[in-house]
Amino acid sequence: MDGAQTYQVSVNTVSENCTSCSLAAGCLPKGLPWQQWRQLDALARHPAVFVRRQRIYSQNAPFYSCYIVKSGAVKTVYINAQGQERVLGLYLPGDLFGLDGVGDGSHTCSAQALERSLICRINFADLEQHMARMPKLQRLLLQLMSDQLNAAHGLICSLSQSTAEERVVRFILELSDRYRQRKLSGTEFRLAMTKTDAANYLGLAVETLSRVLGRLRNRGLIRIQGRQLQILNEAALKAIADPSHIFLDS
Amino acid sequence: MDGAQTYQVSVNTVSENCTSCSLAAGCLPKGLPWQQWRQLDALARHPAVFVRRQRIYSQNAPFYSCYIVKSGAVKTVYINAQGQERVLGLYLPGDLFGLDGVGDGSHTCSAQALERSLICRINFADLEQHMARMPKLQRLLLQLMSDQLNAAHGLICSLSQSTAEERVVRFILELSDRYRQRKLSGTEFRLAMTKTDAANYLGLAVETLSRVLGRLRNRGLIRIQGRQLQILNEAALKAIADPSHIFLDS
DNA sequence: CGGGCGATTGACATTCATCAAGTCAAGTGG
DNA sequence: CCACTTGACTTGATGAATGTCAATCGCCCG
Repeated sequence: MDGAQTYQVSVNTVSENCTSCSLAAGCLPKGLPWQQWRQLDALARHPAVFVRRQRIYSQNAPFYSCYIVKSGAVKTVYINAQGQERVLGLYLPGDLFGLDGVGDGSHTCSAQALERSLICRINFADLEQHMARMPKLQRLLLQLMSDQLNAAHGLICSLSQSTAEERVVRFILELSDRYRQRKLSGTEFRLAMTKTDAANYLGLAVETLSRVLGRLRNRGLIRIQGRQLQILNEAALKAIADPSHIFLDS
Repeated sequence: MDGAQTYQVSVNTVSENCTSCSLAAGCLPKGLPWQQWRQLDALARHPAVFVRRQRIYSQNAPFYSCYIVKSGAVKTVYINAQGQERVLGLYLPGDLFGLDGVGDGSHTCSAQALERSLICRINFADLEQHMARMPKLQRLLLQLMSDQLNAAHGLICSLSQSTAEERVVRFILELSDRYRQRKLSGTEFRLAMTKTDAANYLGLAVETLSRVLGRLRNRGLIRIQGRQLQILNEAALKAIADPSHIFLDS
């Protein structure tokens, strides 16, 4: 038990079925023929509310379902034998998570809400049955897992070949992209995680993250107060993220 | 072309179709009902020979197929904009690789044979069709991707929270396990990669790897000459790999 | 025999983690 | 409403782990 109560109340800003959900276009039904959305509705449970820090599932728990973020944000963390936490993923509205458990039938990491969030739960056995009948859904799932694998590989490359600054800048640009994909501002947004979590995700000490952000601010590349971030010079950031880039004209 | 000929004479144990392949039990058909193996035979192309350093597929190439190692060994590498190489995976007989391309339809990394290897190619479109008809195969593929994702996450944790020594030891133990799973000796085996590649995979400089291995040898935990490795004190290695482990009885 | 890659070893440099203090904001309880 | 606590963040000083550079060796392969 951790002190987060368990309100499970659905909210009328976000609809309870895929056919009328404003997120559907960027969510699981993405790319599916419209008629098949109705079938998905049978799958998805009413979205449930999770408060900040509340667990959605726990490491080592048996795997029955995967989840989709409707609103808010979620992190996945792995806790090793020494009790150290390692942040593995950040999920924003429309993102599916929880498939880490398919491998051996139990979750390999925990998922926690970073703020008040609405989460759809999808029973995996049901999902599998639908997959067999809907080739596009089958493909979608594989693509999704492949994307996550590629993201992990990107992080691996960053961790072993990049400086703290490069990692931080790439993180900022990645967030920017993801917000843009969601039709939100890509130049001004709020970090969903605490800086401690963000540093952990990047394999850095909080202090290092703090210093790097300070430096970026002093150079006039970003503005940052608290978790509110604004990108002032995107080109310069991109140049840092990809050091091989040379400005032929500018 | 590079001269690489390493006759791995094993051959007649490896056959051209799944039903008679000695690897089948630990390969893709794993867990499928025997009758369905024949259907897989329709999928898999005759295994092809690749020599050391030969590419199996290239980064950015369009994705049509995935592959299975029948004999030998394969590495996948990502080459960044600066031309630096990063080793992402090591694949041994029975392992499937190449699904990195499902995401956006093109491979995100290259695959290279580490020694003379036999590789089965499987057309992905065909595989997908069979998946729809064979629920177990569908599940298997998802599990496989999940496993790879979990492996990547393990590496991420190691890279950001572990010392060079811990990483190296875990790598050795992981190899040991994988060889054991293949019914080979888990205490004495040959590193499939050069030490340069292994160091790269572990996010270390070759020099560091060399020094760490030297230290492990001096402490009598392993014997190593060239790529031939022998584990002398597995318990001690495990204690290093998982520092929280305390010997209650021994 | 010669060339080159892979590996080892030593000396040195540097990034980043760690430790320590202190600020700030937001609760929380009396 | 004020003292107290707590968590998130910042800033500075220091040190350690590991990368980088350089020299050398052995060995495989042409």
